[in-house]
Amino acid sequence: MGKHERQSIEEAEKIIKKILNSELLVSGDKKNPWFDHAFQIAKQISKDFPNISLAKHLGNRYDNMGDILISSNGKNIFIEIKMSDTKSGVGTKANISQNALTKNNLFAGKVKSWSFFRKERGHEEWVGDYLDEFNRYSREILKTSNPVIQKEKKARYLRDSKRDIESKTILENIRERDRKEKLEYLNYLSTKKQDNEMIKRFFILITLGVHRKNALFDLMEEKNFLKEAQNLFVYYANCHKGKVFIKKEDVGNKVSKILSRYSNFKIIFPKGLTHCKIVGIRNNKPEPLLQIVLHWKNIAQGIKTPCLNIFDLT
DNA sequence: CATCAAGGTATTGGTGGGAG
DNA sequence: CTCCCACCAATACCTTGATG
Repeated sequence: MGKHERQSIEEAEKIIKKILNSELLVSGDKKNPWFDHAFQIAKQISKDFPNISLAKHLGNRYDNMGDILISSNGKNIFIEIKMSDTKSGVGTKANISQNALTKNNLFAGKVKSWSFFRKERGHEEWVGDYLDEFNRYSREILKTSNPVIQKEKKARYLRDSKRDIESKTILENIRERDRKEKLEYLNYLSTKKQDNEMIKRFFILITLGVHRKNALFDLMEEKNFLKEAQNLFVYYANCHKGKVFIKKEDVGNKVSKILSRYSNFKIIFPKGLTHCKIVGIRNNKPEPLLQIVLHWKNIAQGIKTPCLNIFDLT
């Protein structure tokens, strides 16, 4: 899985759980690349929350926020873990589904989704045409029957033939045209009427770590999801000059502060950039909160997995 | 060297459509 | 009509590169 293995991160979360429960560690645990981070986080957690009676690893579940649940002094505390071996990396706040902007009623009335917008513009077709400007694909690629898989193989081939200037140019052209398409879409969105209340809710939910399509959609309608935030903490472990240091964030606190700070919330569309921003209005001036980037994952831009990359600007 | 836009890998899980 | 499984969208983790 590349350099930063999700699996080892997940294992590291379990190591934290074990330490909090005073369970015995096995030799594999100590070999985990994130062991140091995990150990330091566990240490900090037990300092912050005395008398932990039980720690549970939550894994990826719909019904809860956070990676680890601890019971401390009779209270349930949810803990989210972020580990990075750079000095300041906090990872991406979230990758959410490509059409989340329009599927959650952030805009009033009928608004086209990003995927629909692309379909209207024949995205798949024009990408195919660009890819076929190259005519030396292997027989194996050309006889791939599934058109989507064939497209991906072609793109991967072009990406991996590093020295070939023609390959590079094709992918570059796709990226450029796709970028224009993104900008057109954002420009389209910018003309639509916004629902400020829904934007506010969306922002809070993302901040709370609710990212999954369905959970997000359901909670957007739910009245008092705010209480969910009260006991959520994020622990960041970063590395600087070989030393791990820990930062703790009180999410409930953060959300309450933000809510009292801003009179209104809206989405702005910076000119010429492939993202939009959720901003809070304070003294009639917008302050950036979240950046929502139209983005493609896997292989190259325009090719495989459209998504929204979200960054925390607070 | 900080910032931030843009880029990445791998796995999970919902689902459409063919097999039985 | 149900079941299964290939697909692929969705999701969870992050890093790199350009810029001033």
